[in-house]
Amino acid sequence: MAEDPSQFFSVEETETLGTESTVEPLQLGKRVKDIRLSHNLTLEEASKRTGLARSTLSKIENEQISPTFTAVQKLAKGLNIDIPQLFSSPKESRTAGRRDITRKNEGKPHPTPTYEHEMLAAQLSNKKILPYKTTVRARNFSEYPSWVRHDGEEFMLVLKGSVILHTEFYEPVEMFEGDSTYYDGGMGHALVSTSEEDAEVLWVTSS
Amino acid sequence: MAEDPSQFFSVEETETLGTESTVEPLQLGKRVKDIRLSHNLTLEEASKRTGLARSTLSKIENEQISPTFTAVQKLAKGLNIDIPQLFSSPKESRTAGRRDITRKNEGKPHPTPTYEHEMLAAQLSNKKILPYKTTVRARNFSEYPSWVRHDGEEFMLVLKGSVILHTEFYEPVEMFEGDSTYYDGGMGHALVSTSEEDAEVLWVTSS
DNA sequence: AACAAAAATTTCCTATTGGAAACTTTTGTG
DNA sequence: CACAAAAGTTTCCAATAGGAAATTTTTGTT
Repeated sequence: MAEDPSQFFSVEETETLGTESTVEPLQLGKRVKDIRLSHNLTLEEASKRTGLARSTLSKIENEQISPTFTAVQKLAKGLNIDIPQLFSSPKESRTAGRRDITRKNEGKPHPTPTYEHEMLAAQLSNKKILPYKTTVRARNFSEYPSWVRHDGEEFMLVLKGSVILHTEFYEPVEMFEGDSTYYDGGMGHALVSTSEEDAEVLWVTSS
Repeated sequence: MAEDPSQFFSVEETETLGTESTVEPLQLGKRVKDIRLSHNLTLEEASKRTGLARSTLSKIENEQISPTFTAVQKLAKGLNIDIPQLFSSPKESRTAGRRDITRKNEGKPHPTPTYEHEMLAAQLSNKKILPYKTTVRARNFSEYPSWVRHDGEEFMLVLKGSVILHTEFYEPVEMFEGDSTYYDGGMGHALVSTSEEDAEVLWVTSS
């Protein structure tokens, strides 16, 4: 959309970085071992699946060597794990063990010319899912300067009224209460209200 | 929840795996180079930041060597990129450039004893966000055998009726139409309808 | 507890990575 | 377009990863 919630809120902090490379632990070996064991595989079996030697696997698990990227790829493929997941931080999500309830109309407001965004679960940071309840004021596609593309994926559900969904590469579609859509955030997109009153939608973007 | 959508649908295909590891391209070198250039760094500067030799960086960028994991860590730290992102697949999300619209009550149904799940955007696989419209039939927490913990995070919005949200570590809370919640999927959780009719919620889980 | 079988680790060797310096290419300035 | 400076690549060697087989440890059975 020309105005996407995630464009307006600086919701998630960015990681700070030192200029010198003290490489953190990130127990790759331990993780690999846990995964292998959780699949109930012996080194021998894991070796067959990954194409890496038993000895190599053992050394990786015991952190005796730093596997090459090629080895990591084989590992990931053979044990059916995806690499991002394999490395994704033990600086785990701040949501761990938490819950946040947002009562109706009590989200964190953020108005823009064409939308009235209300961020839900605003107490929690570093969320994997960013939920907004949004009121669509625009009545005309021309009110949008140009649409924006951004990373991630989006889901939208019409809560009240009706809208026209404009998306790059596709024909505009009218959507009514209860209809929903899912699309690549990388495609330009925008919403226009077609109902008497302003339309309301739930907008969810992946981080 | 005792019954989580993601527990019941085998929604996303699991990657098939050959027993032999023909490792896919994944242009790591190109990516690294793009990132370096986007920061307007010369190899010399990147070398200083990462602690890797100019020559090593060059070879990595030109895919002449497969860096060790240690090297990758230094790279990531020095250039301020996070490793998951660095690797996240150019076998990119099947959502790329796509859009899927689900009309009201036309999701892919999946009934269970206590919930009536309807998966939205079921055409798209490998989604980062998994949206369900769910009818809550349970009237009593005792209908749940035991609650389940799983990876990822969840968002829930009450669409119709009212429910009690049970979550481990927290007191149960009654939620009404328009209320929403966000929580760690790793906490046990379950929903009970408290309205005359079955309650309806939108459930969204991160993949 | 003693033994055999299975699993994991270590050794030893080859292949590949990583770094210093030489070399080549590109950029930009008169 | 010649030249110098900067950027990038290649070479050569030392350090480390990866694989086959030997060795050790663990597991399970009597």
